Amino acid sequence: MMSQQQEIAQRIRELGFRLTPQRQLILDILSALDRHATATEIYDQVQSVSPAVNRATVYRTLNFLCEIRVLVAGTISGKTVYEIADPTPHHHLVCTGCKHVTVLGDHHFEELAAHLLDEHDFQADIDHLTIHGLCQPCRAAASG
Amino acid sequence: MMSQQQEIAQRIRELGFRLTPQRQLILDILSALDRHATATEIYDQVQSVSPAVNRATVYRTLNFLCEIRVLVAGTISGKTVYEIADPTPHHHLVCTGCKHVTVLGDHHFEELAAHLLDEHDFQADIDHLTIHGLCQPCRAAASG
DNA sequence: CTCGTTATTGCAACAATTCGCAATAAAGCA
DNA sequence: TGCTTTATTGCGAATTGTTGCAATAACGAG
Repeated sequence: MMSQQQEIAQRIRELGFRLTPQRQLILDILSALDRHATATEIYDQVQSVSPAVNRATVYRTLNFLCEIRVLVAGTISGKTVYEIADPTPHHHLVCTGCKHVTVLGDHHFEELAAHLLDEHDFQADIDHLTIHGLCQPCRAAASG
Repeated sequence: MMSQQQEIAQRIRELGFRLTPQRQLILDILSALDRHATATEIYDQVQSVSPAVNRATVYRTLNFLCEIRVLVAGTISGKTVYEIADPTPHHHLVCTGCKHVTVLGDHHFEELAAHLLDEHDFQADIDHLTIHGLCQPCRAAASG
């Protein structure tokens, strides 16, 4: 049984890339946070531990890790946020009222993906969708 | 019969906001373009017509018009793009291979929205979703 | 363990986006 | 038409995100 960190390290190397201390640090931070964070939040944490790490490196690392799907990026109230990709696909319902984020399983979306493939020959990459809307309490507050 | 521009003007005023020349100009540009554009593209066009308009104004206007749903924002290959909100909801399939954008009707998503409301008490705001994936030609190229 | 290849970093300049604040001007009203 | 209110703009500066390039260091080979 491998830790998540070890699996990620292996994935990076298998793809022919290098596991640098900077990349490890950013993964550690995101792992410890255990929630989504903005680039700036991550950069600040990096700074507090290793002030030598450059801002550009943080941005490049975040983009890199998204490309190889170690991280996923989403948009919550206009800001780009990053988190470690969960091995089991899931989605986020973001309430535009209270900003609360609900995690949602995948089954609703499999149907949709199947439709898109059948009818449009499009292989949708629905791993981590972020859907905005209003949760029940906020809906009640808005109409009340 | 009102023009789209007139409807938008009315909407802005009904909500208690003001219709300024800057806002009109940006709406005119987006309307003439008739496709999505980045903030920079829009700013450049604004400059060529009215060099006095400030860059900050363009950004603020774009955000403002999104908030009142006159515009919709999406992300295409990492860049934020804006376009005038179509009165009939539709969605975009963006191919991560060739970057081609397919416009899609709403019916696949109504079902999904219904599920989310029934089972999660969440009123999903699925007006303009951007779904990434691979189109048929790119899929063939990738596996071939 | 040492060496070579080359992916990755730091740097510094640049581009994009946001913010506070005083000046301006839309919209309603007399 | 002129006055009042206050949403909106322009400006300058700070913050955030990107890019080219030379220096560095990860990792496989010997």
